[in-house]
This record gives sequence, structure tokens and C-alpha cells, in this order.
Amino acid sequence: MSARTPDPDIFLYDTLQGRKVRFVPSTPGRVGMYLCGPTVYSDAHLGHAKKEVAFDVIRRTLLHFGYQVRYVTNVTDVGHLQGDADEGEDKLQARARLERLEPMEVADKYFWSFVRDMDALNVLKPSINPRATGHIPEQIKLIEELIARGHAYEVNGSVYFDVRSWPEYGKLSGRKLDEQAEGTREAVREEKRDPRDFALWKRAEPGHLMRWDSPWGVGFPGWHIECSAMSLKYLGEGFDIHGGGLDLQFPHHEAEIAQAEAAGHAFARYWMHNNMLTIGGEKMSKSKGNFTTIADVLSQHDPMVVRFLLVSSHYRSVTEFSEEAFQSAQGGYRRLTEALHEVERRLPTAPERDDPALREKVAAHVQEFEQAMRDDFNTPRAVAALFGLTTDVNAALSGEVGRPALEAARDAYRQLGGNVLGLFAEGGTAGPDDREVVSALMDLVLEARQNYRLQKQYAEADRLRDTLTRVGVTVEDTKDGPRWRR
RNA sequence: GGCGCUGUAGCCAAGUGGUAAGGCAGAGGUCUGCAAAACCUCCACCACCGGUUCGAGUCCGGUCAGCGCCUCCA
Repeated sequence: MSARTPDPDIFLYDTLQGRKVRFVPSTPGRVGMYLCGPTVYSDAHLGHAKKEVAFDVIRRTLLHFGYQVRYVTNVTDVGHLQGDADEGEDKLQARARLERLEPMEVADKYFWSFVRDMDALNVLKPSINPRATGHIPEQIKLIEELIARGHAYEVNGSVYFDVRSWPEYGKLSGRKLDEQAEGTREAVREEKRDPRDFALWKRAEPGHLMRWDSPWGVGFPGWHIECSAMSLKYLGEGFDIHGGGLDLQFPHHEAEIAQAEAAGHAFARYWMHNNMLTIGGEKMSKSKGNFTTIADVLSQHDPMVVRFLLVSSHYRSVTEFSEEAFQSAQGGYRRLTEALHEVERRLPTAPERDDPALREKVAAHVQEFEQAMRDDFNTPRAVAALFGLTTDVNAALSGEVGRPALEAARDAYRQLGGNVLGLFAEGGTAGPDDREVVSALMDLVLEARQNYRLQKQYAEADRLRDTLTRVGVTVEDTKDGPRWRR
């Protein structure tokens, strides 16, 4: 499947056009994707996980359908202020003071924390992972281009984008250029020609730690400019897909487009936005304080189950997170893995006989899955296809199944559930040595229990099983002998 | 207030006008020493009220409820 020609029939919802459109990359067979990454000043929460997994699945789907994908996602390690206008500390600096660290130590700490979370969730590493602080010259250059073209102006060492000079401002979010931005502080509003103008560069006040030289004096870049500069640098003019959270649509993405296009650069051709993750019906967010960090969740739950939960709803739908939803995901996920493991357990000793009926059913479910993913990456329908596959596979497994059909089933699980949805990462904290020891011990215990059972000493047999149950090991008696799992 | 989205079974969640996918939980059955897993069967007046249509969860209008963005937020 990896050598197939790129699939021409992928449809995705483009926020810019407000509808589902056929996806046609600018260069046949290749896709350039940019995703707005985290600001690394605190631990990532489940909302970030939803975004990262959503776009990871999109990337994996494109790979599955034969595209070569360059996936760029940034790290925002410049602390931005509370809005364009505020003075005082930025978020990184505030955190640094709290933790008695340098701002860049904070950035580094939470960057690596983010990397760990993503690894656990089986999110593929980005092709390129640029940091904002490493691209100050690129940002300055873009700002200079904007000034040269008359779309930006400098005031007191700060540079603002001139919204009124760019009529297309608002095209992504569908906002009219009526009066907005009432909340901007007076002092800064006076610097702006229009309250909706946004900062490209801010002069650094005396206490501000993160500062760089620029043509306009010592300062730091505005929030939006980094993404325009870095996406263009690594993906080129008119790259294919730009993604991010729905809450970034305005003003962040709107500003990104305006900056890039007003400077004369063709920008992203398709815009994709994931919806929010909610808890108790409300958006999980740092400012609301109703968040659960990824690390917290992973200390309690299997990361693959977390991923399964996220993938069980569509990326453009709100995902409700609750303990009950999680329990449900756990049950469903186990159903899939049990079937896959049974298929793989049988494979080495399977007869050569062909089972065309099962093979055809497997192929039909593969079709359903791919069709669902082609239709704006409809993961819930794709997951349903995996369950359909599982029902047919389990039914067949009640008898003897030949190797060709088992291989077809295994490939379906591995390629679709594994490669595309990313659900079957080989996790486990126990090292290979531990696993070997555990396996040997379990063989001994189960053998002992079988002896009790054969002698009808069920009390003893159950005592062994109960003890194992207490430590989280489930024992199952099957026609072929006992099995265990944890 | 402006713009936008959503309301589908106890819970989660799909749904391209033609008598409601899937999962979890639940009920009954098969299998089993008992269990577990698996399999079979059962389980929805699609928020409400109108309208369009031969036919609407799906289109249009209205009502109610909730949510998001407009300020940092994935």
C-alpha cells in the first residue's frame, strides 16, 4: 500500500471556502503541512492532545494514500503578552519568575515535556520543528517587507500591521471590518491608526527579559508573525495545508494570512481547524483552569486508549471528555486489540487453506475505512469500519481460519488502525527482560492451575486466578488452554 | 451586542431527502466446573413548532437550550 499512486479523491473541509473541497496539492504527490504548535510555558492538556492527534491522523492518512508529506509545526518560545496591547511580563517570563528559572529554561523544560506527551500518544515527529526565537531575522525581514509595501508602520519602536490597508483582512473568519477591539488599552490604542491593527514588533520595556535588536530598536516579535515567517521558510510559497485549533482562526490565522499575503507571498491553499475538547460541556482551556494535563491522564490511563477516545469523534466536532467516555473508550479499544492479538496468535500455526468469504469481508471493511477517511478524515466512521471488521473476524475465529485470511485481517488492523489511526503503538513500560520473566512465571502459574482443574480442585484453581485478578491479570480458559492478559 | 456552531438511546458518537452506523453500559441466550472472552438476539417517538416534498434527523422559517470566537487560549 505504500507504493500506491497518490489518491486523487480526498475531500477536506477548507475553512477558507467554508465547504468540503477536493484536495489537490500544488505539487503532485507531495504535501506541505503547517500546524500551529504550542507555546511552551506550561504542561500541555488534553485539548492540545486533540489537536495534535487530529492533524497527526490527517498526516498519516495522506501518507497512507501515497503522498509524501512535509510536516512542519512550530514551537512558540517567545512569551507573548496578554493581547497586543498589554505591558509588563509575558507568559514565559511570568512562569520563569515562578519557577526561578530563565525564560529559555522554561521554554526548554516545557518543550521536552510536550515531546514526551506526543511520543506517548504516538504522534509522529514533525519533519521540521522550528522555534520562534531561532527565526527572529526571518520575522524582521517579513516586517520590513510589509513596511516597504505600505501595510505596516512604526510608532515609538513598535510596528503595527495596518488593517485598513488590506481589504482582505477578515476573509478567513468572515468578519466585516466594523469597529471591534474595544478592549484595547487606551495608551496603546493611541499608537495605532486603527484599533484593530495588530503588533508585528513590540518595543521592549525595561523589565522585559526576552529582547532582540531590530531596525526599530530593542524589542520582540508579535505573536502572529512567527507562523507566517516559518511556514513560508520551510514550506515555500503557496504551501498546501495550514492547520490549527478553531480558537486560533481569529485573530491568529487571520493575521497570518494578512501578513504573508500583504507582503506579497502566496500563503496556505487550504485551512483546516480542529474543534475543541470540552469537559462538562465547556471548552478545556488554561484560562478557565478546567484542564487536565496530558501527563496526568497518562499516569492513570493507557495512552492508546486516550488516543482512541480522541479519534472516536470527528476532528471538527467537539469532543466531550469525561471519565464515563473514557471507560467506554477503554472497552471499545480492548475489543479491537483482543481481536488483533488473537489473529496474530493464530498466524504461525494457521493452515494454508484459503477462506475467500472472510477475505472478501476484510476487503470490504478496508474499503469502508478508506472511504471514510477520504471524506474529510471521518475517523468515527473509520473506527466503525474497524469494529465491523472485528465482528467478522471474531465470528470466523470461532472456527479454524487459514493463513491468507488471517494475514489480510492482520494487515487491515496494522495498516488502518495502526499506521493511519496510530492506535497500536508498542507501548509498555516493562523492558524485554521483565517481559520474559513475567511470561515464564505466568506459564508456571497457569500450569499449576491447570493441574488443579484437571483434579477438580476448583477452590485451589480459583484461588490462583483470584490472586492474579487482584493484581490486574485476567485469566481466560479457552478450548486451546488458558490465556492471560493484563 | 456582532459572527458562527451544536442539540441523535443511560453515556460516547456517525449520518450525502427514501423507513436511524458503530462503541460502552444494560437485558436474554449459546459456550464454560464457575468465570472471562467470543458469538446470536433485544434496546431511539433524531430538542420543540410550523413549512417545502410522494417522502425530512437530513432542506426552509421560528421557538427553546447549550457552546465557541470577537481578549491569551489548540
